[in-house]
Amino acid sequence: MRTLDELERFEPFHSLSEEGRRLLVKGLVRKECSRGEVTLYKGQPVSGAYVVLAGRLRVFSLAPNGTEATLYFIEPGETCVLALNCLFNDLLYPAWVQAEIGSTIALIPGAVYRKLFERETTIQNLTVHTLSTLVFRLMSELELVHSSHHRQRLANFILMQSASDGVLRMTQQQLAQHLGTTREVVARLLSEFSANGLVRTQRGAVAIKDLFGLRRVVAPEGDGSKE
Amino acid sequence: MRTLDELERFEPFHSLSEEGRRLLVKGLVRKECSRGEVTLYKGQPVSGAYVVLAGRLRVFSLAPNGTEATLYFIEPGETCVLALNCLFNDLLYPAWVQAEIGSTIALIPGAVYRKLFERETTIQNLTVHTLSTLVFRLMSELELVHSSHHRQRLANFILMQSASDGVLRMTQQQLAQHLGTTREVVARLLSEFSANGLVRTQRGAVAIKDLFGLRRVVAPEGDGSKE
DNA sequence: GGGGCTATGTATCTTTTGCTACGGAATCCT
DNA sequence: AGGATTCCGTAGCAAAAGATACATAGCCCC
Repeated sequence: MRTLDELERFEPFHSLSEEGRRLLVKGLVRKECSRGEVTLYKGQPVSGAYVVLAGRLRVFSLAPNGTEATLYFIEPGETCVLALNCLFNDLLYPAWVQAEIGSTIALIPGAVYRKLFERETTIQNLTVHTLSTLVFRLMSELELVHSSHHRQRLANFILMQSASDGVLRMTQQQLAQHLGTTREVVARLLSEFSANGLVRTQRGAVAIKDLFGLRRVVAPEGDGSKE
Repeated sequence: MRTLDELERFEPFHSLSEEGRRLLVKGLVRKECSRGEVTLYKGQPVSGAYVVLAGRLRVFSLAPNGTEATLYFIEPGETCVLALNCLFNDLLYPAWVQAEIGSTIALIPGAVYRKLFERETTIQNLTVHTLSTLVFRLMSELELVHSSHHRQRLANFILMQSASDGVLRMTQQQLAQHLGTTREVVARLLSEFSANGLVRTQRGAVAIKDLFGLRRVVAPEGDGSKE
């Protein structure tokens, strides 16, 4: 079964017991998502654990007024913890998930995952670790949102998400969605950055020109952190 | 040992195996915190799992500019998940914890907790459940922050946190800290609410006068949620 | 009952956002 | 090439939020 092979390329599923493996084979479902497809809706009951095999998923919240805000991304090898979360607490899924690019997902049905969790140490660790990581991401995000203006958050986002060549390939519209604001604000800030020689904007991308300058925008002079 | 007795009043620790119990007895530490005392600092290495026996802890983030923002509270019987989190990932504690009122805490050393986690199903479930709950709280909080103005968040906070008599006993300064803003903004909004007959303000407290009116502030007319 | 302290009610000014609108540039498709 | 589409830059206005300042009211304690 191909899906299982792909799944086993990732650490935790590599070292399952024979029994666990058999359990897994039975229930595994493969799912293909095309670019832009919405995979999970808010309020949808969750049927299992999602492991991304290829592509990239974006988890975002959607406010009544239509503003989106990206909570985080799920890269290949990672599992959608929110789904896990719901699984263990019988909750409805609390956000939206969209495939950023064409993606392949392995779906492990809830019952199977629970059994695996009971028996396999590696799955226990995976679960706790994944949840913890999410908690951490959310905490930092929350702290960022509380403590900084869009200017700082944008600078930070560019720094964190740009590719190794210092270019962030996203439209301003997308940037705005990630920050939970509007395109105009992003454009205004970017042109300000640009005027200060921090970045260069192109169609569909932003290139970092002054790394340390951008850093200074994120954390102005020395960052006290101590009262 | 008194601390153990108190700890066992709470569900998950009630149904430990004999072996687990013995393990627990050995390492358990009791900690008393007086009102306002800061229990955990950001960046502090975490030595174990914290279970609140009595009182109430407040977990908050502190921005470089001095703005606080409450992330959530920990009530008796709950454990500080962030600490758990750090425990399993060897991370530094990512926020501050302060005792809101005099509080008693049971500290289970990291090594002991890890062993318990390996062996006791109830502890596994507790851990996952606690983490999940936290994820959920953080998600909702994040969504709130993104989607609403201080006016709505304040109204919501009053509704959620007020006692059963409809009175929220907090100073405006504290309210401001919880929302991550300043006292003046809170005062301005409260006086607006007050002018509209939604609440009555007293020294150190806010009383709800018009429940449904306040609700309407939180979610203006019917809340679409569907595009 | 009065001093000292803390909390509240306002007022003003500035900065930041959100919203609407429009013109021009880059890209895609046929 | 040429037309449609998508994306970017900019401007201007209104609402919201932050900062500073000061007067007043309630509370505790002596």
